[in-house]
Amino acid sequence: MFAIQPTTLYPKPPVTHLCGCVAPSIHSGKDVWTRHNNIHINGRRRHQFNDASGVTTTSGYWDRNVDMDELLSSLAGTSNEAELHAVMSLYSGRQLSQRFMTSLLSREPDWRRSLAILDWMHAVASYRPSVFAYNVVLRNVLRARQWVLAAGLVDEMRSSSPPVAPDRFTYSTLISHLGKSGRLDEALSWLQKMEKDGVSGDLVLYSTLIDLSRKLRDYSKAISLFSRLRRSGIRPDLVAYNSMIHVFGKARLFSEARSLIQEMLDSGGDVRPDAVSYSTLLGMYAEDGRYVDALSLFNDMMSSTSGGDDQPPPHLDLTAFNIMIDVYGHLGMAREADRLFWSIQRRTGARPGVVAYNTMLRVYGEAGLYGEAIHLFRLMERTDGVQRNVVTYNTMISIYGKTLEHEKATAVLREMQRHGVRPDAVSYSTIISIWGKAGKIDRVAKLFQKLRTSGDPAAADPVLYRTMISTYERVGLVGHAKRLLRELVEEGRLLDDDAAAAAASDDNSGVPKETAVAILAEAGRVEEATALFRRAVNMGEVKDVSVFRTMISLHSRHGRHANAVEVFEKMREAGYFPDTNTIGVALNAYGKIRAFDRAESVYREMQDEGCMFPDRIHFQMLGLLGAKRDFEGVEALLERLEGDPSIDRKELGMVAAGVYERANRLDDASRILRQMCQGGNTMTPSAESTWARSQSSSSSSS
DNA sequence: TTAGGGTTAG
Repeated sequence: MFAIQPTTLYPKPPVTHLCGCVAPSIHSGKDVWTRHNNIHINGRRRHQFNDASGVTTTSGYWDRNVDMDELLSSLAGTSNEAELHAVMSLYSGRQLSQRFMTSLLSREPDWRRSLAILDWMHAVASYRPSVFAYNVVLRNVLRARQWVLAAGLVDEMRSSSPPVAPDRFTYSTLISHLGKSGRLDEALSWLQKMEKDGVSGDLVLYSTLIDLSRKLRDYSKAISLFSRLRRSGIRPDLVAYNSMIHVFGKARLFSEARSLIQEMLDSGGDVRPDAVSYSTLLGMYAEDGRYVDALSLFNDMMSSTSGGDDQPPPHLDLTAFNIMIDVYGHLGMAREADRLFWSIQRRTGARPGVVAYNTMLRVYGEAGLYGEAIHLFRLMERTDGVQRNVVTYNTMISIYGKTLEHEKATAVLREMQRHGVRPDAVSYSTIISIWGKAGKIDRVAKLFQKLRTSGDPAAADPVLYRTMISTYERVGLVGHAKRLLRELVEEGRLLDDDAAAAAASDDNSGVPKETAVAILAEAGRVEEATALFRRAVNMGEVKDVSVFRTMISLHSRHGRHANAVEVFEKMREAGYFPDTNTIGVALNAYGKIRAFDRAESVYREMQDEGCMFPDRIHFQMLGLLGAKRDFEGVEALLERLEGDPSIDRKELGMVAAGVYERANRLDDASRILRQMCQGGNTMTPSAESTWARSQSSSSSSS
């Protein structure tokens, strides 16, 4: 369906159409292609050339040499497909080699132009584009978020005869881009196609999927994938390890995370923890408030100064120091932070960057060392040549907030604008909260109104709204706060009716429905959030998976299980892939409304789509089958799960026994427990089941 | 020549 048909997709205009504007220059032996020497082939004199990367090429395939940079800039000057093809057709008589074309492709970042070059290779020069050529175009198309076109490209590769077999780069590129934009289900369906094509999932692909699950905050799936990777006999490399350190940290499995570093150290040398390994773990400790653990890890890092010289060890780098300045700050050890900051260059060999300055600034501010903060703020740009950014200014605004100098805070806001740094939602919410505390409510209202009418994207920020609402509430203007929420709903409605007009006039003042839903949900306005959410879904305006997630957990928290199920099914219809936590909440909701069959089909379908569940989802399904009193189903699932080596048998036995106990079938329960004892299971709990326990103890569901 | 990992501000 998406076969590239240049003649129909991009009709070529007459060349005269372009006269004088995009004529390519033809050089002989200049720039990219430098003349090397003369040789004879079949009795005819040819030139040999070295291209920029030193590859030797024989001429004669071109009647004259074409300067690739010139050609690229001619292409860059075109504005539509027709012009592109016209430029390319000027070269059509020139028999540019396949390699020249491929090289041209790899340097063209624009998706339309790279697609046109691919077409041109196909149709005009009759070259069969290589997998590499396709991969480069695919990358560009994906960067432009042209999902349908991307899928079409890969389908074309697979279906052309003979097929241009997509390789692991093709699939990794496709899957990682799809996943990054939250299209995990599409990503996983391509994973299945890949397996069908006999392209084996390799290390990079697994680590792409792991990191993707992490970005979607689905840590249990990432852990599942990691154990699947290990089961298939692939040894993780440094990047995969580091990704998993991040995942374990996010899942609050710190001993697992730390043991990965130990595993690398014990592995015999081929994979050694690097600066990223350590600073990932440091960062995870810091994020969870485990500052003492961070400190002890940092001491380990400092003491393992791997021998000799005055060279700093490679795992002590600027990022680690940045994190530790932050950690010292949180521990109230501003002096130590200060010492660390000023020792960065000596101990890491790197000059402190803007992040180090920003962090130090905040630490000074929190310690009440305002003089030092102001001094550093001046010093960084004037003396040390480190450009202030929006975080720098926001930190400084907040420091003046702490000193209750709202005029100075306002002055910093103006200063940043003068210096061409655009205030963002953080800047505004900081200044609003400062003005609010100073009683300058009229100023607050005026600024907020201005933001909303000017169409500043910062106006659509949920935290900014929350700040506004709590500012109004704090000074007793509860009516104003309520009005804000009401306007949010109404604005959502306005966007419905005037969507076309707003798009045309490019005036998108107002809050996207997604944001409005999130704000309403956060404010606990269940009815309004639900109504607005329904409209947003019907208009296809919900683009962010997290809104579905928010709504599902909102309903679940309020015991509205039918609504939770409704949202969950809409999410599936819209093609989004729920994370495993959401699946858990949904299965629970299905159980509450006794829709066991629907739960079962969700469970089955998601696995068919290639979803890896963590143990607790399987256990939940066992529980549902038990509640349905489908004991044949329980036994069948039990048998299947027993065959899965990644599932902890002991825990499975306990869960199954519990299911029978609750159904008052004590004979079956004791049978299971007996079988378990006979099995003599000595298995230690896996990371997955540890995670499952930590989740079930903190979750309110079931 | 094409795919994967770490830090700061409300």
